[in-house]
Order: sequence, then structure tokens, then C-alpha cells
Amino acid sequence: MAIHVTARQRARAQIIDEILEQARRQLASHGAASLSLRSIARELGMVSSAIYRYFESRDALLTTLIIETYDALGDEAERAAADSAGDADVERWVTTANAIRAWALAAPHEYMLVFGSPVPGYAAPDDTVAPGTRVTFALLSIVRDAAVAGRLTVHGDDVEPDALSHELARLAQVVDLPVPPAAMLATLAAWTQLFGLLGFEITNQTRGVVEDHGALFAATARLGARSIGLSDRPG
Amino acid sequence: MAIHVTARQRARAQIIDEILEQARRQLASHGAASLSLRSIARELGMVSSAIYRYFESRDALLTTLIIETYDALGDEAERAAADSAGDADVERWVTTANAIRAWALAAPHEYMLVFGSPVPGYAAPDDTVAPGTRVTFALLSIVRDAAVAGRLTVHGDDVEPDALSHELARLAQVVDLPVPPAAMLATLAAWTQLFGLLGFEITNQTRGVVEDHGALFAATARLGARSIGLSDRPG
DNA sequence: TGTACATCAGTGAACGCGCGTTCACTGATGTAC
DNA sequence: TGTACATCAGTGAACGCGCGTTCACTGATGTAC
Repeated sequence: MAIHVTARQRARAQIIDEILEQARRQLASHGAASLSLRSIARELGMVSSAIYRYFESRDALLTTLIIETYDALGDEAERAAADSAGDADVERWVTTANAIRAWALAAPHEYMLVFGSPVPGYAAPDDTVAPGTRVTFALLSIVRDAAVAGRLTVHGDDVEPDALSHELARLAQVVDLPVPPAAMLATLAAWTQLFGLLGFEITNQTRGVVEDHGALFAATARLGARSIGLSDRPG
Repeated sequence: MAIHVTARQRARAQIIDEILEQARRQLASHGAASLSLRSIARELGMVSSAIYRYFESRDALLTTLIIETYDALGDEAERAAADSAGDADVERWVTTANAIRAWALAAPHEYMLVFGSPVPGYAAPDDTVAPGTRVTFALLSIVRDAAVAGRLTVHGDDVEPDALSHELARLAQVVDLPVPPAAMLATLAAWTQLFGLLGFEITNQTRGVVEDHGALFAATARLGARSIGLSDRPG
């Protein structure tokens, strides 16, 4: 069995790419719900049934798109978190948040594919879960680095009620964050704030609120970072 | 011209209600994108063209649904804010946030109709803007009451950069909040945090993070309320 | 109070469209000997 | 290196479905005199 990439295999990989690229183009112009195999085939100059040589079904295509989208966003966030290592923790958080936002604004429909309304009739399989957590873990890694280095200043009282406090403690363990419940809670709040504002911006819900959405986003990210207890001084 | 409600008019109002009710049912089972006039008519035992006696087009139906959804949510939030008048400001914020969440969980697809991905091929007309702001203004009214009564403790430094600070000052004026930029920023952050977490919960993005989503939501709302500078003591 | 006319709700057929998926097929590429 | 066979990409027709919207129509309800 020769380990040898045949012309057929190269062509195949290339066509899969073209299908995905075309699918993303249609996502951008019509949204995920109306993504259609027939129109992708049409645009590619194929007959619609030919798509089935590459994807088992429309759902399989959607799954691939979702995974690739999560991975692209995850890459972006991980890179920002890694590249900013050594900066002040607050700056790392803001930088990574900004990277997420920049990616999302460049590909709003892909962002909405994974964070917007579920696509009707489509049930995301388990393969999408792991890639979906990458962005979040990139953000958490910044808090972890700070906590491990002893640079985290926990403020806020104990979390009420006790049951929630325990859940947060357990969660901190699961995601490997050596922080108390109050810091875990602040981290969740800062995390969800990021995606809340970003979602509002992308769906135009904040139109008119402010001119410079980038500045607002960065400022709220900074606020969140400080409430987590991240440090303003470089490590 | 007699001011007299005829049987025909009563029947008409009733059928419009039935159409909307059926539309909401379909929203719940299949999502907004695949909402169809034909299936609504079918379910109501009418012929599809009969719907056109009541709604000009599918888009007109969607617009009505969106406006009614915004209004239902707005009602809920305004009632919570009004009913809690006299409670501590922090509690009012949390109560109102919880009311928003309760409504959203009871009607997740309607929530997603207005806060999720835009419906493909549908452009929201201007009539939807004003009802859309009601939830937000209900929350803002709590901050306003606190500020007017001098119960707001602004913390946090001046907002950077200056341009954003000015924008926030202008925004505070537009929405009639007598608060400095830092408090305006914290308010926006708390506001978007609410909807960020709620969106995550509804789209199941926070599955596994925590068991008691209600407790988490309330706790982050309380955190946000305190970061705005709302008071823990009843006014 | 009764009649003539206007308004309106609902029908049923039709137009023209798009969709996902299956299937038997042709012809080109790759593999084993 | 050449031949025989297996694999695979792509075709084109078909199935069965659903959609929004228009239109000429019937028959019931409402209004003006």
C-alpha cells in the first residue's frame, strides 16, 4: 500500500473545500436555514446529486461547517491568548476578547450559525461539542495563568446560595481553575457579557447606542476582566 | 356611523388571534425560518389563500409576531420593575432580570425570534424598533430611580478613551439617566451580560456548566447590579 | 321594516418555484498481477 | 510495461414534497335608503 496522494485524492480534497467555501458564501447571503445543496451544486457547476459523493446529507454538511466555524474561532482566540502571554492579565483578556469580536464581525453569519438560533430540523451531533468549547477555554486559560501565578485578586463576598457556591467550586475544578467560587462566578459573568454584547452588535440590537462599538466592547471587556480580579500589571 | 362591533368584526379579531396563536405554535416546533402560511391555514382548517384576508404577506405576519413578542416581554419586565418599586435597587434589578428569564424560558422560540439570528429574507421594519426597546428601558428605569434618589454609588475610574466617555455621557442623556460615563458603562455591561447568559442557556451552550441555571443567572444579575452601583438597602 | 347594493370571508385551482434524496448509468482514474 | 478489474466522480431523470402568492368565484353579512 503506497502512501501516495493520487490525483483523484487531491481533486477530492479540493472539491470538498470548494463546496464548503460555497456553503459559507450562501450562509453569508441567506442564513443557515436556507442553505441548500442544490444551489451549492448549481454554483459549482455540478449536478445536485454529485454533492452526495462528498457529503452524506445536508446535515452532514452543516455539521462540518459548524465544526470548522468553532475551530476557526477557537484558533483565533487561542492564538490571541498565547500571543499575549507576558502582558498584563487584564490586557490579555481584552486582547482575546477583541480577537473574538474581530473574527465574528468578519464572519457574522458563521458566528450566528453557532451562537444564533438553532437551525430548524437540525440536531447538532456530539462531534460539535468539543470544538465548541475552545473559545471559552482560551479565555479561561488567561484566568488560570493569573491564578496559578498568584496574581488574581478575588473580590466580592461569598457566593449565595450555598448550593450555587458548591456548584461553582465543582465547576472550577472541572475546568481546572484554582479559584474560589466568587472568582468563578465573575469569570462566567465576564464571559457571557462578551458574547451578549457581541450578539447584540451583530444582530444590530445596539444600533444607535454608541458610534464606536469597538471601544465599547473593549471597555466592557476590561470591566469584566477587572471584576474577575485579573491584574493590570504585566506578570 | 354607528360605533358598533359587528359579528363580522368580532369573528375577524378572533381569527387573527387564532392565526397568531397557531403561528407561535409553529415557531415553537420548527423555528421562525420555516414558519409557513400554508401550514398555519391547514391547521386552522382554512385554505391557504384565506390567510391573505388577514395578513398581507408572510412578512407582515412575522412583523406582527415580532412586535407582539417584544411587547409581551416588555410588559413582563415593566411589571417586574414597577411591582418591585420600594425594594432595594439591587433586588429590583435581580427581580426584573428573573422575570425576563422566566418569560424567555416559557417561550424560547419567541425569544429567539427577536434575539436570535435574523430570519433569512426578512427585513424588520421600523415599527419593531420602539417595542424592542421596552425591556431595556424597564431595566434602565431601575438605575434611573436609584440615581435620581441619590442612591447610586458610582465606582470605577473614568472611562477610557475620552471619545467613548463622551459617547456614554451623550447616551446617558438620550436615555435620561443622570449618571456619569462609568455608571453608564457598567449598566450596559450588566444589561448585555443578562442577555448573553440567557441566550447561552436557551441555546443550550451552558449545558453542563452548572445544574441550577436559575441560581447562576440570579447571582450574575446581582453581580451586575452591584457593579452598576445599585444599593442593597431598600429606598 | 324591507329591499338593493356593497363589502367582505373563504374557496379552489393554478403559477412557478425550490428543495433533499435515490438510482441506474457512463466514463475516467487507480490497483494488482 | 501492459492488461483486467475495481473503484470512484459525475450525470440526468425521477419521486414526492412544500412553499408564497394571485385570481375569479360564491355566498354570507352589513349598510343606506
